[in-house]
Amino acid sequence: MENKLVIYNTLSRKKELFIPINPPNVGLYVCGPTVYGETHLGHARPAITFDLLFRYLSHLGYKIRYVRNITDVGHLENDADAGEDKIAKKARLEELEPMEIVQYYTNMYHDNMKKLNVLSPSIEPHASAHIMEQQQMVESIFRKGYAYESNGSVYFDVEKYNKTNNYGKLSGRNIEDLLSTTRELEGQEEKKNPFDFALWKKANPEHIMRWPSKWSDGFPGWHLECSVMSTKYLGEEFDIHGGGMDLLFPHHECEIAQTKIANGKESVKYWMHNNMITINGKKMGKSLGNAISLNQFFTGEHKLLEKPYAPLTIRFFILQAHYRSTVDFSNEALQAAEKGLQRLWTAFDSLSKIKAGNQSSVSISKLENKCYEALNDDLNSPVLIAHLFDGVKIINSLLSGKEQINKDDLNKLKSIYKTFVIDVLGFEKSEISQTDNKVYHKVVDLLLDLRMEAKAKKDFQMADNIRNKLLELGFEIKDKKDGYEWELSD
RNA sequence: GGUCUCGUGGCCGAGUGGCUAGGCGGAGGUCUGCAAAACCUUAGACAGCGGUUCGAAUCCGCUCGAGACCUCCA
Repeated sequence: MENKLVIYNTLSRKKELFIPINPPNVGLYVCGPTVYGETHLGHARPAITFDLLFRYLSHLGYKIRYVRNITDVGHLENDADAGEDKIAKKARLEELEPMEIVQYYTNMYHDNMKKLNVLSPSIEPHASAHIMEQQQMVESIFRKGYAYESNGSVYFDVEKYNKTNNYGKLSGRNIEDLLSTTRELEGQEEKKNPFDFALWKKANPEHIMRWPSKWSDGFPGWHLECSVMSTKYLGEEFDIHGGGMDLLFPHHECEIAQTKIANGKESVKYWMHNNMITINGKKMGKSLGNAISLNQFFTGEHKLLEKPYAPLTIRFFILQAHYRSTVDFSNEALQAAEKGLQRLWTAFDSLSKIKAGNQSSVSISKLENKCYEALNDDLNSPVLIAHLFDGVKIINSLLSGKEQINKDDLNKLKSIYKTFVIDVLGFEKSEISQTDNKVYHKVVDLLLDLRMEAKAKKDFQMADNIRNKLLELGFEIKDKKDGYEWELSD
């Protein structure tokens, strides 16, 4: 299991060689969605980033347990909604059961992820199903003297923790700065210090999502679920914890602190954070009101979208940027991604038409090495894709006979494209639209056969007539040397 | 205000001391009844000003600009 995979560890702010704690096993935990709203483009970023990691580690031969949670409790609102659970709020507005909302948006998330060809994690735990374990962790922290109760809520004593530990080491903060920069929020008077965070929160009377506990009827603190569920499913020490950069502080910082106290040791070896997707240079986010949902991308029904975009176009668009860079949404960029992916696919299909000769005038192993080097360098998918485009040039040269390739090299070339394009990058073309209705396909073929006959008879009026009518209906007709290809465009 | 990140050609986006990134778009061409598609070739860049260096887009300083976190967030 030798590899040279290097990943950027937020904790050290450096790229580090990836060495699993218990090879060949790898424990991976990623912060999943809060299921109280439509899945939007921002959710696709971590899902796709860590899908790439999951796929690549699998390809390298690791046995991965990938845990990605569903957040369906907790997460306080601020301002007027302080103390109210987000999900409960939405539920009351729409007069639905909270779990109905959870189910609805979880289903949507799953559906969208499947379309993006994001593999399911090994375990997808719900926070609401781990209330008991969360209470146990609160109790454990309490017993160790790092928590205090106040008015039915339990808070983590950051100041005490910081005496023997470094609170802020992940996000590069220190407690003095935090004192002067924490905003005034409701409920702060319950805390010893404004930077203390809730482990258990007493629920207001109108709060629907609540569980009994020795402290109060309430719900677990904002950050507890990830500590609890990662420990439960991956153990007290595991390899990689991922999530969006916006979760770095306070979420992951708090997670480190409470886990350290509860378990007595550091749990995460490598912290990985994906950057944000921006729109007009600003972060796309639900709370900012500028998020475009994935369903809107797929249907094109949004005022900022010029057309619908296929799920794999979105995937390609995201993977064409490095995960630690921001990526800026625009129609132009998305359409460029669409064309680029098409070029890659065309070449991929052409592979089957290449005939092997006795010798090779192209270096395939060089290409292969470059591909691995790119991924090994902190999952540099844009560079990998660039190399694959270099390979497209090679494929086309082979196709036109400008270059030659022997049998072994040809097999290697095919295997490279299968490995990287399909297995690792996950650009597997959906065959649904091609196979769902065979009769209708035959009808279109029939029409185009008639057109070919017309062309043969130089009846171009008839030929063009058929083509134009089909174009009007939304078909894309591509004439080939001996025949045609067609597809129903979006 | 505090902490941090970034500024690359028309657009997106890699690189990070000397060696072509790549994609889209543009221009030119091949193919074709025409068109589309496909393919080939090609021009074009490192925010500004100083400094270090034989050499800087890459290191340092300053200026300008943009953004993130500090509050739920992917």
